[in-house]
Amino acid sequence: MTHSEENYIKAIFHLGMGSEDVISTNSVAERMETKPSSVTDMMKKLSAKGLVHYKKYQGVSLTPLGVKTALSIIRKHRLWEVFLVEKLDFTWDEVHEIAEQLEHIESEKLIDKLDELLNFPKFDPHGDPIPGKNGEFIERDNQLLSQIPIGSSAICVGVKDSSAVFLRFLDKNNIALGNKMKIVEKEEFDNSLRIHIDQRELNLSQQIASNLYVKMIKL
Amino acid sequence: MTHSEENYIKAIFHLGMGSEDVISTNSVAERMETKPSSVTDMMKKLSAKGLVHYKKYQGVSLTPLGVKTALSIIRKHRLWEVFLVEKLDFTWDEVHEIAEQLEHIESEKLIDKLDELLNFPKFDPHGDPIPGKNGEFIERDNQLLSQIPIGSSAICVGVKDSSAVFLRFLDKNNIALGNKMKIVEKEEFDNSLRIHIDQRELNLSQQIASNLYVKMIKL
DNA sequence: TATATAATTTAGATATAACTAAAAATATGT
DNA sequence: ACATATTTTTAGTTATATCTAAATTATATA
Repeated sequence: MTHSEENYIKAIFHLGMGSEDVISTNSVAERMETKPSSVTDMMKKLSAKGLVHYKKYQGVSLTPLGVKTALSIIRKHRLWEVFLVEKLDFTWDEVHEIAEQLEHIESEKLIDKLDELLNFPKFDPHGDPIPGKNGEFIERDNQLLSQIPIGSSAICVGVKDSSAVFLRFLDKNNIALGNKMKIVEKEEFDNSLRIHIDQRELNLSQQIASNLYVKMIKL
Repeated sequence: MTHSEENYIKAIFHLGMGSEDVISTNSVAERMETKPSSVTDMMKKLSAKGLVHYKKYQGVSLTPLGVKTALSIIRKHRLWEVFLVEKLDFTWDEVHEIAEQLEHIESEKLIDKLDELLNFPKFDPHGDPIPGKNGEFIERDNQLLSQIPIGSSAICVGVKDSSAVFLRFLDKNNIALGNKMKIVEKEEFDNSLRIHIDQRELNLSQQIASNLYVKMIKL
């Protein structure tokens, strides 16, 4: 498989949120930053290889083989991200682009050894689950901070938006995965939240709160 | 730079043994396993980019910028090889092909951090020197075992041929970098050597002996 | 339901990196 | 020094991955 083919497979997987959902040509084009006509060409090729189901004007979906392929690429991407953070002291906002390159390295043994070196991590630095050799993975708690009732406590388990700007904002405010927080109050006017975290009071906009995955805890 | 361009630069560098020697189109084609006509095309491109000096029918040589580029790729290749052996327990005959892929990953920070993780190694698993950030490197002792006088002792510091077959042969015979050996006798008939290594007597053909770099030692 | 709008595909073009076959330049041998 | 052999280049072709512009199909609306 070429890098380009792998990137298309990954895009379709993410757009369908990991299922075999049907995805439109335009949405793939948008995500890949290419033109729809380029997508059409590629879909024909991927279809010929048995990685996607594709019928003209009807959109695409991954075949089981396509899903397996996507999971393998995502496994590589996320393991490399863990490596960069854990072994090379990169920050979580720096790893995506390098992992985008590293995910295309072909060697199953390399990935299995890396997995072992890192002690078989189940989540990447952004809290996203890392598929195992056979595609299995632990579902992350997918509740957003914005959906949690006032007064409850939660632990931060992931980010929905993993753009560098958002991640650096979190760093600046000392919000990291594993942090415990308590929702003190919700401002009716703009839906912002006042939370208690790390002995501090912090105000988070609705936009922030709806990009943080949390797991509710009892105190 | 594309992967292909990088591979050509590396090929020219190795054929010229690291200098700015003039290299023929055919020899590049042979090393790259492509046709001479493909080489001609690429030389025009590399020349336009200021990486090689190229005049029709006159062969190519690297410019100073070309040499710098080559050293940077070789630095990456060799650091990754050390990583694979030291951190992921690969054997020295397995690392070349994976490093061939990893050497094209673009991130200066990644390489510098890797260098640090590995404790700034000066030689790769085959005894080849690893250029530093600025292209500087320690010349390895380039005497071959076949050139050493009978009766002298030496330490194994590298391999000239780093093909998997040769490396596995050395493994089978417990010859590794760092091993001390003494040349007991040279057989006139076929120039094979009887050496004393690791409390054993071993017979090495002229071909083997002329692919092992050693450093002479006094006892 | 006819028509307009949006989405998608086709056709034809470009750039990269390879190839083959033929032409041109250089090198070699008698 | 000339003919031959070798090397190298040119010209034209192929495959990948992209693009633009035009044509086609689907959908949404009046």
